[in-house]
Amino acid sequence: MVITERQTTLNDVASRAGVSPATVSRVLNGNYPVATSTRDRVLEAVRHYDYVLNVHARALIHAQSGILGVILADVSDPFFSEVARGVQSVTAQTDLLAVICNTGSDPDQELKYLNLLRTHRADAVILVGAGSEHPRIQGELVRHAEGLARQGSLLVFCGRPLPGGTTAAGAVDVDNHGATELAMVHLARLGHRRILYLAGPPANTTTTARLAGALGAAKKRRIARRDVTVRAGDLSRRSGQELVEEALSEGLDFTAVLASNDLMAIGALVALRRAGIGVPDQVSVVGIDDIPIAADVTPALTTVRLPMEEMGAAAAKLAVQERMPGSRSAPPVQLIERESAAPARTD
Amino acid sequence: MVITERQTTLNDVASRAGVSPATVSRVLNGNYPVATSTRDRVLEAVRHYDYVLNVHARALIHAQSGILGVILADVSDPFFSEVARGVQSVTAQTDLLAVICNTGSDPDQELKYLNLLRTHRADAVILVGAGSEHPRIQGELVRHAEGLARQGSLLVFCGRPLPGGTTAAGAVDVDNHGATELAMVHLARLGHRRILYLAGPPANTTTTARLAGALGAAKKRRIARRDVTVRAGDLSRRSGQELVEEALSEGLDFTAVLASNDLMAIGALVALRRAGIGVPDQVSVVGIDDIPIAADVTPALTTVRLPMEEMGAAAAKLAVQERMPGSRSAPPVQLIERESAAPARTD
DNA sequence: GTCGTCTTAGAAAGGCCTTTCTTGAAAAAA
DNA sequence: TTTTTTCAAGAAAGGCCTTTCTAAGACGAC
Repeated sequence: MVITERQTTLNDVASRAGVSPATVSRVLNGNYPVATSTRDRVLEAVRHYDYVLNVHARALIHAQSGILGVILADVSDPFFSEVARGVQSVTAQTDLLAVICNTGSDPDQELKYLNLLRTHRADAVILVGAGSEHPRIQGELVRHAEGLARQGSLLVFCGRPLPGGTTAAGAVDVDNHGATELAMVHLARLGHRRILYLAGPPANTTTTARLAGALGAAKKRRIARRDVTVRAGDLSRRSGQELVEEALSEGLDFTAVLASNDLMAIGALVALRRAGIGVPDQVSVVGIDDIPIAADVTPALTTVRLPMEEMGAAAAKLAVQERMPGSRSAPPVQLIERESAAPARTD
Repeated sequence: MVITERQTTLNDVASRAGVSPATVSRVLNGNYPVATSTRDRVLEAVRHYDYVLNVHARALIHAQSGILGVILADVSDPFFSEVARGVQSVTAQTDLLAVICNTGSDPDQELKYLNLLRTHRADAVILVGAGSEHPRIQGELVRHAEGLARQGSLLVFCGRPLPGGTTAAGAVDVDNHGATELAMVHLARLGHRRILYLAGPPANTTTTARLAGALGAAKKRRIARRDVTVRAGDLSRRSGQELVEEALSEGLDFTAVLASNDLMAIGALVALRRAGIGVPDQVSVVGIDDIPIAADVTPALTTVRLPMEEMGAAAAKLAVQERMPGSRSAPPVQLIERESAAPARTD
């Protein structure tokens, strides 16, 4: 182990092994014949210095960095962490380094990360989950998609629609609209007519799609628009709880809560329990996502399963294997009936 | 928007603006006076090409990449995602890109990522949570810590002890030993004498520390060693459930379950509920960590709070601000009494 | 009008690796 | 033995940016 002032370089290794830098490079990359004796001397020198290659020098030549960017709202939200897991299940088999970036749902932070990743010549970038519908943001996204394409990388939209006019990006679709539709139909079948819908933040692609699904299904099932109350939260457990507490304190009349994600549904469960309202005897609760914990709360949450891990894996495959604009559909959403929804009381 | 075959470079921008590359660099870095009219022309050209700087070329000069590596077992485990959030709360205020790498608890994967990050000339790397106690692995860790130090970066051990003989690394301590001690003392005070302890995987720093804490406290409280049954799981919810199901089917006699993390404790709750055993009336359950969901399961989980987010933030600060070997202690652990533990039945 | 001082910009080297093009030597073929 | 082929290794350019050193011009001061 030799301590040098500057970094150990390939040249250092070369001179210790008594060969040219080219030879060291070839040993390390293994794409060119090198005599065994030479190789051994080189490897000895590599070990001696504990030499590690400098990706930056290499990236300068190949214009590739081995980085796969994953931009999402918050790793600590199980929805996103499941997707991230799906991504990593694919990248773990490659030399790619998956870089997970938390935006905290801030579209500007999203753009900042996109720029940063572009700066790092990321081989691909996956944008997970909801996005802003603001035209400025969408425009910037298109710009970045094109920029990425120009540097031979791919931007993949996972679980959000492609901004209008993008041809340079990939997409993994998930049926947000169908998910809430399924949930609402289920509730309607159980006889619920007065529904509290817990929506996500406004001007957000997923919020819009899920709300439209819920409202569309309600209409089909002849539930009057005024009988479904829509309240907007921020998709956190706490916000679900607060929204329901508010509704309760206002004396709002509802027999079911349809939350646009499981975290808020779990918050709703907490609020109802605290208020002494039985679930599902008095009020039914349905979520969306089917995050792992949904099965373990009490009562176990009835929800609509989104194929989170599969979405992540599909996006990663699109990003790293195909490297081509195109789209894939994740497996269909699926109603998971557990204990939190039951027939409406008929009193 | 001009589509070029090769990437747009600083030279392209320079010639469009009619200046030298040096000037463009100076405009972009803003660390040298440039006349306003020149700057404007340069910025116009930058916008025209949608030019983004190449980090690799820059990293070649500065030997820094702006990357902070975070190596952890699994982002979808709330413990780790909370720590990750803590890290990102610090990096979000900088130009640093936090890179989260999932090892799936595989020590070799951990080393692989460490090497990869070294290759990328990461400015710092944080190793989160339990590590292998295997001497080979520990030795490799020391080697990487020194390698990182030599390239001006820092390796930080967050929530795991420094391998013996490391001087080139940072550390954020967390009191694993004290956590289980607290939990066990609590159980003992409630009168429990026959305890099922759900441990983590063997040969793992955290498993060892937590087990020692639990056993030490049991001894102090005069609980016979043979009255605490230790079963090893993999820290997943599912494994907690299975371990308790097994114990139950074997007719093991216990009045309390002490799980070495909350996820396993939640699994235990599920198993007990399925077996029709009342918690906490018949059996008490205590966890460790205090992950967010712990408050929302039924019964709400009594647990020992580990300052996860603070640990992440402390590690990030050590890594990016101080850039010096040294250690910090996270805030102390704390017993959170909720509903899953009650006095032992005296029958 | 000349000299000195700022201010602003350019030239060129340097940072680390890969790869194409060459070359030298050894092995195989004639 | 001579010629051709094969194998292994080196020389050097190139990739993109930063920064030191140098210089041109503008402006004030004397």
